Amino acid sequence: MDAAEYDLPYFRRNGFRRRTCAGCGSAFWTLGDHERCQEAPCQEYTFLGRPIFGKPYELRAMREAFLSHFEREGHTRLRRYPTVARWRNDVFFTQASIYDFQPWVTSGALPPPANPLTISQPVLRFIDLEEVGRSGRHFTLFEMMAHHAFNRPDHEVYFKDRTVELCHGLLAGTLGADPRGITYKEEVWEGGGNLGPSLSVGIAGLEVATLVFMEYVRDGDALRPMPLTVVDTGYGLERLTWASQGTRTAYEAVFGRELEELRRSFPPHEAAVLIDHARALNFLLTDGVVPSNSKAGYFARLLLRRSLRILSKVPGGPELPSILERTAREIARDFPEVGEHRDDVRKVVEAEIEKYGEALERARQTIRRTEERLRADGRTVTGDDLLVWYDSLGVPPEVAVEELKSPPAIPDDFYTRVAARHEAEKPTVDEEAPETPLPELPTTVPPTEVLYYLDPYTVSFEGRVVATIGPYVVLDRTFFYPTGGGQVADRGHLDDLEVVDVARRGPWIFHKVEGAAPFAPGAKVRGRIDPVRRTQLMQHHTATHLLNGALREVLGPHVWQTGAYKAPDVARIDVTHYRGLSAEELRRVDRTVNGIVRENRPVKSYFENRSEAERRFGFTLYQGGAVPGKELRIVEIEGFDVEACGGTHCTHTSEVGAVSLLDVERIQDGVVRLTFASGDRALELREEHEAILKEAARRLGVAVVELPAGIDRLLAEVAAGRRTAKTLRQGDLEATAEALLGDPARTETVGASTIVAANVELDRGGLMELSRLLGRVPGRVAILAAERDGKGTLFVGSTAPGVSALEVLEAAKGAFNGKGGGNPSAATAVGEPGAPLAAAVGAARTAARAALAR
RNA sequence: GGGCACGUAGAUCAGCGGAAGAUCGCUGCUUUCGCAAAGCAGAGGUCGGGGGUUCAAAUCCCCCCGUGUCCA
Repeated sequence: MDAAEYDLPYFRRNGFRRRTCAGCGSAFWTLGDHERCQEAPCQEYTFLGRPIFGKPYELRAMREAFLSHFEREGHTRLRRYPTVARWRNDVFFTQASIYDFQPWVTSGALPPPANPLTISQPVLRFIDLEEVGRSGRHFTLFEMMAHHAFNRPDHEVYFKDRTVELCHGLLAGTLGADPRGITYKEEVWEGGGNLGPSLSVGIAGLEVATLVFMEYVRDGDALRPMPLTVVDTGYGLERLTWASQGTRTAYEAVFGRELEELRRSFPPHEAAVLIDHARALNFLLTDGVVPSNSKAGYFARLLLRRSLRILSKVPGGPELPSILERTAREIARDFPEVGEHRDDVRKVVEAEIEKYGEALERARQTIRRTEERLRADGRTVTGDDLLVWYDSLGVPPEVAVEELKSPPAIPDDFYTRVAARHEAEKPTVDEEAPETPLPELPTTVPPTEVLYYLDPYTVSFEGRVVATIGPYVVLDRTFFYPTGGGQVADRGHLDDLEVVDVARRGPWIFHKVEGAAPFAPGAKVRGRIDPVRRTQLMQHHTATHLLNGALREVLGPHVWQTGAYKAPDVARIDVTHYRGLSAEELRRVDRTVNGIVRENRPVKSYFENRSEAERRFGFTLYQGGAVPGKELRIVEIEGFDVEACGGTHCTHTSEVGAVSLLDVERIQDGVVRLTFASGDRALELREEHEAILKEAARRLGVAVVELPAGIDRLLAEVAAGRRTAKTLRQGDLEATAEALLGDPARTETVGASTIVAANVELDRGGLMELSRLLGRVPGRVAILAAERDGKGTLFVGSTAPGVSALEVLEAAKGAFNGKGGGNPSAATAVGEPGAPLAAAVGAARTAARAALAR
């Protein structure tokens, strides 16, 4: 980056000088006379015991000092965004304050909610998890304090110069740091195809802020200026607080009394981990993350289990729910929503503790058994076993070692090796390509006016053709709903042509007809929408919102929709929840939903400015995931549920008719799926189900109410029948055995033993069973032959001392080119088709005789 | 989203190519005033589902389904 980028009038005006750091070699600006930039590792911490600001601040006071400083400087204070980035689908968590404004604001598509603005944004960083508690300065969740400005060519708010002035004013003015002790180090920031200069702000060895100026788009090697430039700053609230107090570690400054309390039971670094995780968890769980084994939920589980592991070292010590509750109370002073979710968070946590206990207990058993088995083989547990156990059972090596009688050493590079096990993983393969992508249209084609938003009941309209490409027709206006938001597309007609699909691309809605569309641009066409299908889709969509609201009411605010599907015949909703639904919970959901249906509440659909809607309803709006645009379409079921949604909806809840829950299943850890139907389809299904029940009852010859009992009886009969068949067969076989033993032509006695040889019509299982019966008395050799599909089977069983069935078989195999094997008491072989089975039997008899004679 | 482990009797699991097992629980009998317990006898399994390999599959291979776990 060109040095001129950093040569700011503010620096010049105020006597800053540009120096080169003797440590890292970077250029930096300062009023002082440092040889080095004031950041680690070039400069050691000098604030420990010697606070650098005018007075010590607690976390809350520092936050307030920061925000009010920027308010005085003309910024608008914003409330925090959720730590789970619901408005984006490229990341799980909010990792910086600028995430709040990506991508819509930073791309220029949406005006910022305020400009300039200041915010305290709790952000999550899982990369440094191992450092938390050890380094003295890392946190899983920290508050990124920020002031942002968004500049358009026609509206410049402020950029580099003013940013540095504001920053310096905060540190040296409001907070009272020695102005000479601050250094601004020149750096380059790059991300997401954009880049720009940045300044890293150091005091007393601590990097307290980064000032980023998003200015250019990378275009190969060239840089193009961005139409919208962005001031992206980030100040570490915890670091500022720490620097103001000068305590030994940041944890003492940030957590104060609560940390002290935990230190009575735990070593300092573990106490710090506990309280750090408790803070992160309170935000995560309040923002609706349900612990699970995948996606965002995994991180919540990770933090929970790490905490539980530490807590388990001190039996009878503090417990996780109470630690969480205490920290929640503290956080709630500034973020009241965290206090409001306390009960729900407790439930989620308790369910998770229970699951962890069960998983651990299972794992312990497996470990103990595995060791015993290995020991029986004269082997011992190795470090590799520890690795596999951690990976597949979730047992940390320290826990596994406790369980072992002769534990191996835990490999030093344990977690590196865990990572190595995952390196071979295949990269994600994308789903099969979507069916024929929609064609591109020139930008001269006017956007489709979307009419179904305004009136979902109109099913007949006139439009003008603006473009046709192959089977696709684009109109100037349409009431046809395109596939989207989990709702399938409308069907119907354009004039006499059937519309088989409707899809959206960019600002256009494409109607697909059979064959090439015969319309000329400019032609007027009449659109008619299949009204039955549309009505059913509306009912299913509104019912989905009703269910979502009801599930949240019954199960708690951690419930979020993770997916939904609305077709004419059936609809589904997937929501996050920490266990399956009980029959009772299901009943309550059913009653709640159908109650709201009967109350006939109004369902209002309208557009609202995004920022305003977020302010009024919060981020629970984004149940369907991220939605684009500066205006949100809001669907509000009065006093019950509000979501951002582009679907077609009923205008009153009673139009939904009735909601029938058809099925509930846990589709993965932390997600339950409800399948349901509403409106006429619900009635239709009910009739279908009734008919099925009646038919089943008729076939069973019982009344419908007696079906369950009838089925039980039937099952019992089947079981009895199976038992009878078994006994009968057993009886037959026993009779056969008796007959064979009494038949001198088929038996011969050698010493105390008897050889029985016979051809029987039995399958493999029968041969085995018969041989077993013949061998009930010791001293018998059974040689049985059966013929099936032209292939002969020879079975040899032996209970005679010194006679191996396997050896007898081996001796006979050659006679009919048989393949097979077995063990000394039983052996079978199957011969080639047409091979002489009788010869094989003869050979077996000879072999048996010889063996007995020995 | 990907990797790994696991699905066998009501429960917990063993068996990991050759004739389905153990322990607890259950039923009956013996003993006991009763309980606890002991002894004896017995019932209970399409070895998660479907394909394949093999003379032979709970066991090996593939695909599903389910459970758990690690990682992003």
